Amino acid sequence: MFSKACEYGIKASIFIAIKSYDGKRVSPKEISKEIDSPQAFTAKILQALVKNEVVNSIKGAYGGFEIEINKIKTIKLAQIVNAIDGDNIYNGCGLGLHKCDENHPCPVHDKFKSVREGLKDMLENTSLEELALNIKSGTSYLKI
Amino acid sequence: MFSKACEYGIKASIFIAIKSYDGKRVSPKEISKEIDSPQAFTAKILQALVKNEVVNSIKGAYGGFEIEINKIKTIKLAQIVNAIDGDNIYNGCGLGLHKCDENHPCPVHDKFKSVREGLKDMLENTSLEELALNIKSGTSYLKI
DNA sequence: TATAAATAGGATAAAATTATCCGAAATAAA
DNA sequence: TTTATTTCGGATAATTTTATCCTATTTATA
Repeated sequence: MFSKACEYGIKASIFIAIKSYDGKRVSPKEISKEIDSPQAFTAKILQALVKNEVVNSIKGAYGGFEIEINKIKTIKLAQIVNAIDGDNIYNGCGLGLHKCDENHPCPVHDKFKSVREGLKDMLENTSLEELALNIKSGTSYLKI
Repeated sequence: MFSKACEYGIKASIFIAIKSYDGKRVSPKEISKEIDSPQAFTAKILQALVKNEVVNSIKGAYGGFEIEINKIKTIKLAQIVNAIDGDNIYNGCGLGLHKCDENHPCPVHDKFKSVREGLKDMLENTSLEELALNIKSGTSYLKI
């Protein structure tokens, strides 16, 4: 569904959000340990998230990654996925046709429609806040 | 969403079904031309479909690929996807956790649930027959 | 100002996916 | 039985994704 990079990016964002609630910045090392991902690769993904303004980076001593607390509730899953995998997963054709729409549909276009829209809807309406709060309360988990 | 291989596999199956209705067998060459895919790679995918009993292959002169007509309506998209990409797309964890279920959910487990189930449902209830008939009637397209 | 700690980013490597090539095996028809 | 045609399957190559390494740059503090 998502690329590995995207999976890491989502989990990293959640962890950074949690730490940000506590006023703490985190390093790629701490993040990769917490979400069970390769450290250097995770660092690359964080760069993409910084570029797309999902997370904030502070360079130098006592630096790290963080997200402004009042921004956490405004960030949606869609923004994170888009930053890393693009929008192909919920906007592209299910069978890879370059041109696929109502007038020129691929064989699964109609069948896929509700699935794709459901996915898009879910991504656009799921905030980083709720995901982070569930982890914080022990309702969901970031690894294993 | 699906791998390239899987996209080719679905389109190839549809084309073989259409030709089978006319009592004709088709070659990888004809298939790849019709679905706009690399020929040798498509041939490999066809081997996987043969192994998983989605399509039938007849070796030697006047051979080719075909599907028994009365079998076309019984083949579901899920069987094709499963033969090539496995079931991870609708059974695996959205964030790649090895262990992810109601008792130990990943952060998006609940959010994903309906999307994943919708996808699974769609794949299991869409027959090769309806996809092929729509192509035949010009209601949908295999390329461009 | 010097130092230590941290992200940024380029270069490279490993692994997986996508793609090509070619000979072996099978088979229908001449 | 020979020949032409076709799938099968192994080897290899190209591309993309995943992953690692190392140096440069930034910055807070001593």
